Amino acid sequence: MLADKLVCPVCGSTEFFYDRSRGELVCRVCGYVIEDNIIDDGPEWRAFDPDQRAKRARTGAPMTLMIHDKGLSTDIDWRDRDIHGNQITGMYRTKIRRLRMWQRRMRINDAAERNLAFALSELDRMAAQMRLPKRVKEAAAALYRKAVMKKLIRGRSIEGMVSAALYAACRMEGIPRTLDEIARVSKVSKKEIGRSYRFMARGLNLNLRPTSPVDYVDRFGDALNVSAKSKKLAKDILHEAIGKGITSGKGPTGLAAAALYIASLLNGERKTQREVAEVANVTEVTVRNRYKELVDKLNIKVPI
DNA sequence: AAGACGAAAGTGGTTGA
DNA sequence: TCAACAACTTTCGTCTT
Repeated sequence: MLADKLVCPVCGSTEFFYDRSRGELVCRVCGYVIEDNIIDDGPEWRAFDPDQRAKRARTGAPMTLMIHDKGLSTDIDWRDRDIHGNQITGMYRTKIRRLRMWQRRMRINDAAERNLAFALSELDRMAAQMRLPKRVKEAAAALYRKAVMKKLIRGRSIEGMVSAALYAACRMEGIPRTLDEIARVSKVSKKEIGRSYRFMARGLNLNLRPTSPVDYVDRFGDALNVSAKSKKLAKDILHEAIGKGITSGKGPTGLAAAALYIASLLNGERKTQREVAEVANVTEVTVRNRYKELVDKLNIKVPI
């Protein structure tokens, strides 16, 4: 396994565990996050014997996606004639008509199933690429199914709605990703995802609280390699700031970044504004502005 | 040479008439 | 639908270490 070969750069331990809730590989001894963003490029199925492998592997010549049923269905002609062009009559004609009706029904059913299958495979792909834990993926799938049942998908792109479901699910599970992060693995734009998300949130009555900057501290902190102590400190700073109401309207990522920056200074683990800004995907200027505000309003004395 | 700081102008999204 | 608006970005010059 992958995990055996790794050595923790902080404490030298070779013991790691996979933190499913965050989708990260974490050192058992010191909590260092060893690798972020490993892309899961394996199959999503498992095979226990060659027979199953043969059945489950789906590689091979592509089926055309242009025909809605991938060109695999049989067509029943609408004319009541046989292959010689002779008129079909009587009981046989009724039978043919009945067959035709059933076939039409099945195709409609198939179409719905196929949309769902496509949506879920897309969801799988994105979740794997972002290394999101299973429970997030499942929450997203549940949201998508609900949206289908409420007929919210019709008239919008499946991609957009899947991305929206994933975005919502991340927030619901307390490990928010930004729209930018979702857009990076999605086939649709950030704007479209945002629109779909609002539409879905309204349609399904999801009332999600605005994302708290605190939820970003662990992830950004790990990316920055700051101690657990600093992450805790950053969270405390944020809680105090939230309590004083100086965070409203401000971007949560910028706030989390600034709090981490301050914490790194206070604990002598100095990070540059640039580094912090980078992991939070904001500019130095934003980090600086938030940092100024926090330091001023909370009377924090930072070391020179 | 690199980081921190701040001013000024530009951008995209929300809000309220 | 439009304009005002706040947050954030981009850019750039200056100061500090």
